Amino acid sequence: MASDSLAPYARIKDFLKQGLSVGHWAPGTLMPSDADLVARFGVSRMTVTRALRELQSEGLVTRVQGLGTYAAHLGQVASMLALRDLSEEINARGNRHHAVVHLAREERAGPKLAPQLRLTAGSPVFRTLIVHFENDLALQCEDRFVNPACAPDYLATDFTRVTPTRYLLQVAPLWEAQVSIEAATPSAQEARLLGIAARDPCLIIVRRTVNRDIPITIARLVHPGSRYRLLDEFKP
Amino acid sequence: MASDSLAPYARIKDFLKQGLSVGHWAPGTLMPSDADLVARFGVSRMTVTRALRELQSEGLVTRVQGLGTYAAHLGQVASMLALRDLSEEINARGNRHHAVVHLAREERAGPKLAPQLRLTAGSPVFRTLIVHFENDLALQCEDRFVNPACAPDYLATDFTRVTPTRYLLQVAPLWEAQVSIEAATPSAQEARLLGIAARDPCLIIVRRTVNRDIPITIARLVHPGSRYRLLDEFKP
DNA sequence: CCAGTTTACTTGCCTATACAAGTCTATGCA
DNA sequence: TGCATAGACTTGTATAGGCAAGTAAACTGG
Repeated sequence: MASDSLAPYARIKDFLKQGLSVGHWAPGTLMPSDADLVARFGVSRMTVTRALRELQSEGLVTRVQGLGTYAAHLGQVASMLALRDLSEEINARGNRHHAVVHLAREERAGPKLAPQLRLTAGSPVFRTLIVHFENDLALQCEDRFVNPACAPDYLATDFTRVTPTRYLLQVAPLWEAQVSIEAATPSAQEARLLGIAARDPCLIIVRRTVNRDIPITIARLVHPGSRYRLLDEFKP
Repeated sequence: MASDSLAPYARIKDFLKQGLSVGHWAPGTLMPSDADLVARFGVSRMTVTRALRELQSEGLVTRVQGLGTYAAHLGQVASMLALRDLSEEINARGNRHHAVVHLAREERAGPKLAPQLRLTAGSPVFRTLIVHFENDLALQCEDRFVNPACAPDYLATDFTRVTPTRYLLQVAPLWEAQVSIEAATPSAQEARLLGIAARDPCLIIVRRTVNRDIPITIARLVHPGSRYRLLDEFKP
């Protein structure tokens, strides 16, 4: 068995995962306690604790102080999808990325945009409109608004060399995001910039990024449906 | 400060997260070693180890044996998206879900489908074609193939009461999935079942689920773009 | 000068023990 | 009966030390 060569904590994880996958412990059922596993595997409790804490962070078990360890109800977290920076994705495929900047200027926040960036209407905001290409094929039209307070030098950046995402990661490397993914037809301008028909379906991602309750940026990323798809794998 | 009341391992995590968020350690930079943090916080090494291991599992740092702890390149793990079971999603919104089963039968695997389920062409497979409604509005057309070996009783299930996803979670609670999300036009049949025009853009999710290298199911989930969008939040 | 070895530093993993805190049950007293 | 308490169990967290294994730089002998 391969499990012989694994570290003890990993063997315990395997044992429990295996039992969960064959339905040995039904969701919500009480699982072996720390003490049980200590006796069964002949290891110290810290080792058992580590295995169980990792299973907990993976969402496979629930631990309640004073009660015990329970098999988690799966199905809540069905699958996870990673959204990567487009230029990195293109480079990872071994293809060439380049960007065309159609707009990079300061504008006044309209009444719809301002509250989303927690600004007052009429405040200055930075806006960029950039089309990204993979081997000369338009792959993404990126319409982005940026809170000037978070990135004063935003407009001075050369976006043909650094993507806005990458630049903003440097300015504010830690954040949380609200993401929306939908299928729709592009606007007339987007269709023109991407070189597609007005009724071609597009994958549209709207991402709003926040750092410690301060909105950083709102981006609308439009991808031609025929040229782009999101791919990912998920392992529990 | 709130950090006074936190457990030591959590205070160390906070300290490092804070430093990362203000750019104290640029991505790829060497961060304090275990010994540094032990001295700085006056705690035992296990406590430091725990803090750093959790940051590592959150993707914020990279640890290399013999070298040290490095600030992670955050562009890689940009965002995560949870895909939930549709009926749960609808119920969570306080709306009514119902399903219409258009097909539930055994078929022969074609030459394209068979290898994806790791079956030989001509083997029997289960197929269901179900349309899901939210308050009588068609929201998803679910075309699903199931490996009979994993769920022999699949076709006997009442899919107006239990969604296939939920049923399959009970049969095989642990799995990994490959997901593809794209925007495209529906097939003629899908357009008819969903009650939309043939050229309406749709959000199409194809999910292939595997349990220990045994393929369980392949599902094509077609959503009218005007009625459905994926939403999620992500915190690093 | 070059190649091999030692040394210092790093993370990875473990043991054994300890105390705190939450939950339930059984016990004993009014 | 009713209520408070004590005990047995659980997980949460911490300490102090140890050995293994990987890396890189300094130090050797040829």
